[in-house]
Amino acid sequence: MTILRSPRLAEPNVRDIPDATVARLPIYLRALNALVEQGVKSCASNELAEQAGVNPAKLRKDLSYLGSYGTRGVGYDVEYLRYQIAREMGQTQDWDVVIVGVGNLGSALSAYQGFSTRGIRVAALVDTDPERIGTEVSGIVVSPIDDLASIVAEREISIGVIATPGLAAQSVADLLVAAGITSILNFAPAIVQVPDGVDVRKVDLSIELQILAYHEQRKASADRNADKEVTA
Amino acid sequence: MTILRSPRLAEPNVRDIPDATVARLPIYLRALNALVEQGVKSCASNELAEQAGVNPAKLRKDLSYLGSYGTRGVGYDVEYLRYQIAREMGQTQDWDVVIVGVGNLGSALSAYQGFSTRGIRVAALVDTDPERIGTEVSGIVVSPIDDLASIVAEREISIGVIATPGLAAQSVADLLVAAGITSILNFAPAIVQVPDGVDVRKVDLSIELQILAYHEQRKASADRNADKEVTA
DNA sequence: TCGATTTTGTTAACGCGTTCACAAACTCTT
DNA sequence: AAGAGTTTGTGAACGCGTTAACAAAATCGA
Repeated sequence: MTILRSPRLAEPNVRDIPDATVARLPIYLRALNALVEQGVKSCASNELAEQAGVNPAKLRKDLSYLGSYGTRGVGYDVEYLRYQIAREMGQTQDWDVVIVGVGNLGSALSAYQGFSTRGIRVAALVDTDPERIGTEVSGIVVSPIDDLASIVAEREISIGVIATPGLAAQSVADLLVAAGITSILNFAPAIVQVPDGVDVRKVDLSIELQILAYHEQRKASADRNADKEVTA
Repeated sequence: MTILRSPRLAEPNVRDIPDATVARLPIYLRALNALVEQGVKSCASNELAEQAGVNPAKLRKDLSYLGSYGTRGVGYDVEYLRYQIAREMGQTQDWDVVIVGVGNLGSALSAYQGFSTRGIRVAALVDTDPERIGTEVSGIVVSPIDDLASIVAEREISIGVIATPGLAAQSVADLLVAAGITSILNFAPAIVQVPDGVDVRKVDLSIELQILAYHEQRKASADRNADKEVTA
């Protein structure tokens, strides 16, 4: 007989929102922020959906997982809806992140303006290169990787970003997990293995371009076939 | 009566590969490259799947869309399979890309080492800022955005990367499309609208972190509930 | 040569996500 | 007050992607 974890209780407060919806909520949030800046008070699902680049039905279904925050026949109160989504996404607080690897990409990330307005704060930079340690990047002093655990503990950081070469990725992930990090955003071109309970998301720049190249190739061969057809 | 496009012919050469599979093929390719470098000649779906971080059944199903390149009871010939995937992905040729926006992110992208080995070549850099135009970044001279159309035409570029602030994204996308670009990778925090026939993929750095923050928040509230349960 | 073993390729079931379509609920006009 | 017009929220159908399970096909040893 094995010891089982206590079964998850029914938790009415913590609704289960589909992953696909969670991935779109920040897009809606951005659109709503734009509307607030434009002074728009109210807004229908059609308009918001167009701004976000999604089907109106999808938008409404997504929002329905959060609750019933619209008014039939009217639409959504922009400010109110924005607050509800922000709350659901945990943006009522700021989230500190630590970036490991202060090369070109790490530097670009630490300088990225878009984070601050979305509840993300780059709290620490870490590297192994003695040349970089102690230098200041975007107003933050680069710390040695040996200090990772103490930095994470002291500043209560739970999110780490891997911006190193692919070869270093797994060992960096291990260090992050050991330091107490439970969410990792991995920019390195490598798959990292982590224990249960740790989330990993992967952004791979060259893979995105390779996918586009694949579709380009298909377009090109489709054109060739169309030519053949016309010529025939 | 409307004029319809000629219906797509049955094209046995151009099999229809699911999007989800296309997105994973580059991962397999990377794993296979690593195996080749290690001198591994043959490899079973289990091992390859583990390297790629996917279910073995999923790997085999993905590969089955390309054809039947394995040997039952044996596994896959690493070199041969690598070639087949590379061919399918269009990596037998190099794809030139133009990057618009040479800020922190654009510079990081143009310096990115991972592209060249994956059939991607950064062929041109473009910006609007007079301060940047004419300067050299990663060995490439930054051109004014007015030259975009001629650069794209002359070098037969079909893929463009948007690495500008969000506000400029739509107008840059319009310029790219006007210049003849048919695939766009958009790093700007904005949804861009493009005509049919143009592919757009979006990479949003802060959205990825917001998704992680959401899951962190849920972990935290789950912990609180667990505490309550124990205390009760 | 034949049976045991391994591993692929594929079919079928399942689950998640998307989309349609419509009832419910609100506003506005008369 | 009632009907016409809007727009949300959601049930149900559909399609895509994932996974399990197994037959087919190869190797290996006796």
